[in-house]
Parts: sequence; C-alpha cells; structure tokens
Amino acid sequence: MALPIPGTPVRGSKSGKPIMALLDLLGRTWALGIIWQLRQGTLSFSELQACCENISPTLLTTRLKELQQTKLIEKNLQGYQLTSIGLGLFEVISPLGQWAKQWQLSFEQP
Amino acid sequence: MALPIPGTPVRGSKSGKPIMALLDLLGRTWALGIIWQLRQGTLSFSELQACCENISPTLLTTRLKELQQTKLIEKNLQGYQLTSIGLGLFEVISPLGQWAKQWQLSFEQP
DNA sequence: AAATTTAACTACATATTATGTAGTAAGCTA
DNA sequence: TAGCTTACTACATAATATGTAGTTAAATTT
Repeated sequence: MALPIPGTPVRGSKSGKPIMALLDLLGRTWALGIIWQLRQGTLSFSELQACCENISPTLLTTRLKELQQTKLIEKNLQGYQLTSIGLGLFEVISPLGQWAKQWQLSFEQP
Repeated sequence: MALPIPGTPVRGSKSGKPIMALLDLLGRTWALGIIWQLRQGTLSFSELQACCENISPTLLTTRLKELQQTKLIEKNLQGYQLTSIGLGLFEVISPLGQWAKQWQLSFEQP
C-alpha cells in the first residue's frame, strides 16, 4: 500500500488531509504497537520482535521502513527509536494507557 | 480475528493488558477512521461508507460489530454513534487532528 | 394495494496483507 | 578461520480486505 504521507492522497481521503494520512498509518497492523513499545528508548529489531508478541520479521521490516519514511522513528547503532516528531505523537496518544484501564472496567462491571 | 476485549489475551499481549487490547482494536483497518467520523454525531451505514472513502460494506459491517461489542459505538434509529465510552476515547485522540497538521509541515519544510 | 425505490446489509470470488519457517549476509568471538 | 549472533530477506501459506452482485425489509409512489 502507498505510504500515507500527509498532503498526498491516502486511504480515507483523496485530498490528503493530514489526519487521514495519520489514521491510515496508525491503522496498519502493529504500527501503534511499535510506537508504544519505543516510548522508553531504543529497541533492537529482535527486542521489538519479542515485545510485539513475535510479529513476523517480514512485517516488522515493512512497518519499520514505513515509520522511518514518515519520520516517526529513526535507526541508530543500537536499534530503533522515536524521532522528536514520533515522541510528540507518543505524548499525544499516551493517555490511551490510562483510558484503556477505565475501558476495561466497563467489561468487568457491566 | 478474536475480539480484543481488555483483560483477555490479544495480539500483542497474552496477559490482556488493556492498552494492548486497545492498540489491537484501533490498529484494525478503518477502526480509527470510523471513530473519527462519528465524532460529531450519528451517521448511517451508507453515510459512513461514503465518509470512509467507500470502505467495502463487508468490512464496514465487521468493524461496526466489533466496535459495538467493545462498547465504543452503538446503533440507534438513525445509524451509528459513539457511546459515552467511545466519546471519551475520541476526546483522548482528538489532539491527533492538530498534531497531524504539524506533522505535515515536516514534509513540506524538510 | 401493488409496484418501485431506497437503505442496509450479506455472499462470494479476487486481491492484498500478514504469518511463519527457512535461509542469507555481516560482524563478533574463540 | 570456524562457529555464533543479530538483522534481516525470500517465499509459501493463511488471514483480511475489496468490490460487485445479490437479498431483505421498510418507505414511497402510483
């Protein structure tokens, strides 16, 4: 699938509205999970693979490339880390952790 | 794929950490897009289909069921709307709209 | 009331993505 | 140099998504 670069046509928006590009990118399997796992620093390819419940190396390679090309992560000598842009994204989505705990309660106390 | 209910094993976490269930759910094609489109009220099946760049009816049906079962959306006479839980989720992710605009700038001014 | 239209789906064949195993390449380690 | 380890790539199989063509039921028109 074509990379969802904001400003270009993506799934969900021929106009390339940046939010649509973002939702396309984050909606791809494991993309959010990878960003979440990198929140505390660098992880190597195999560490990421382990963190992400043994995501297949094929898909991990694909997602890492996409996230690099969209400037959310970058590679360093030790592995992969969030860029400053990616860190900014994580800060936006980090409240999801707390929200998810509340969500869980609605299944336990129906 | 099994529904990602927090507290049960999901892709990414055998322990069923609620954040992992959430990332699994939101990482499915169009799930985030559907939530985003419902932010301003009720949309019918066909309105959603149109909003989501002609998502296939098969997949829209599947996602609507998943999002209902995970309590994020509900059906009413006019169509589908966010539940109060789903609205809470939208409020958490709504800053993505503004963030995406900043993200776009990094592609225009490299 | 019968026929037509419309909205909301479902079925299914095709196409695209993801998985999982195996293998390759490059850089240490002994 | 021979054997590890890490980081991938290749590829066959399996799971998902798409797109077209129905089907069903309710509303509207005639």
